[in-house]
Order: sequence, then structure tokens, then C-alpha cells
Amino acid sequence: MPEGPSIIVFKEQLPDFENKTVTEASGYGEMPKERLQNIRLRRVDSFGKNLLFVFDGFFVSVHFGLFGRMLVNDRKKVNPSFALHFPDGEINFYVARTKLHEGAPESVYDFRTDIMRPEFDADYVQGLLKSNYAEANIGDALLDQNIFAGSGNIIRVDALYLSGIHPDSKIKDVPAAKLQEVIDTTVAVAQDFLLRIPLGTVKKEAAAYGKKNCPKHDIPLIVANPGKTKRKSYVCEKCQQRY
DNA sequence: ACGGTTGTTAGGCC
DNA sequence: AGGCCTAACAACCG
Repeated sequence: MPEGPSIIVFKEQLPDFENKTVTEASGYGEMPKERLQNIRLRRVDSFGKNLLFVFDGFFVSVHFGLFGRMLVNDRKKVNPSFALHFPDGEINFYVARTKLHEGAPESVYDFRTDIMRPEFDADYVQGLLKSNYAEANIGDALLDQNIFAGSGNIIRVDALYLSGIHPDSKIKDVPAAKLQEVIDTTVAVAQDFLLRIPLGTVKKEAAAYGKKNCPKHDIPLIVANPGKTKRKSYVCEKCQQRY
């Protein structure tokens, strides 16, 4: 379920918990829960695929993996891996991985790479790609959380399709304007994704992900698991150029 | 009913 | 050392 847009949806369910006191933390996951007793939650934030609970001097990141779920003031029958309890409510996480970090999120994460945030810096990311990832495939880079935090398989498949670039293209071979285009398109696809979550049409309305045929050419999309990441890709050989 | 998946990490083997 | 691979985790959908 959770690429970056889903994390934003989670975060938007939690404004009422900001500045409230956490009375207790629970769950079977590893967590120094005694540090989360009777302290004020300063704010809920996000970075990429992580939901962040910010306290004075430290914060807790929650990563949902492939199957993670969050329920607010509601429970499943199974035990949560993590839960925050408040005087008048609770947040439950299932199959989520959590970690406590000292300091503030700004000192741990570089928000310029988070495709969901206003701080996202396309120029910075383009420079990063050219200088540090010249030999990498663009298809792999679009899943690399150090470059495109929050981007997942659906976003990358559609971003590559819509910008007309084959995932196996090496970054150093992609013209600068095309690199620019795929970066901008990634952000646009992610915003689209976000709008489609409440409509339940994320997959249905995807451009290429999960589709049998290219909507433009009506020829079959090539389904494969290329690159280092070996995630499923859908490629139109007509639309997407190999550089 | 069962195979596939919006993800990542750990550990083994060259 | 580090790149590449697999297994592991676990829940929901069709």
C-alpha cells in the first residue's frame, strides 16, 4: 500500500494528536517504549515512505513496508507492531517497522529529495543523479530512497512511461532535458496518486502500471523485472526510448 | 485457494 | 570490500 502519497494520507488523519500527550507506547516491535511515556507529541511529519512522530530531542519513524496499515481509534484482532496511546485516542500500526532517532528529522533526512514535500529540489536531484549515479539505470534510481524519497514501483513505472524513457537507460546517457522531465513527471505522478487514493482509483487510473496494452499505441506493454531492483515494470517500446 | 504484491533488510557467497 | 543474490517478514486482493 504505501508509497509516499499514502504516507501523506496517513499524516492527514493525525492533526488532532499534535501537541497532545502520549500516555503510553505499546506493540511487539523493538522500541524503547519507556521514552514514550507522558511526553508531548510536538508534531507529525513525513519523509518519503516514513511517517514521523516528533518529540523534544528525538523522533520516531514508522515504515509500512509492503503490508503496513494504520488505524486511528480502531483496532484489528491481531497485535499491533506499534501503538501510541493518548488520553482520548490511539494510533495503531500493523506490520510497521519503527525506529527511534535522536535529534530532529531535519538533521537525519534531506528533504530536498522527498518527492512529496515542498522542499523537493529538482535541480539538486538532477545534480545528484549526474554526479553520483551516472552509471545507474534510471529505473533503479527512481526506486532509490536516497534520490527519490517516497517513490515506489507504481510511481516509477508511470513516471518513466509518461516521460518516454526506458527504465534500462543509463543516467549518463539520458539528455539533461529528459532527466529534467522525468524528475518533474515523478512529482506530478505522485501528486496524481495522492488525489486518487480517496477515490480508490490508484491502480485503475494508472497510465501504464498494471496495464496490458499501451493506451496510446494499443500494443502490449512489455512486462519484466529489470535492473538491480527486479521490480515489475511495464514498458511501451514505442513510447519509451532507450538512451 | 493460491499466487502476486504500492518494500526493505539481513546474511551468505563469491 | 563490496556487489549480487535469496530469504524473510506478513496481510490483503482477486
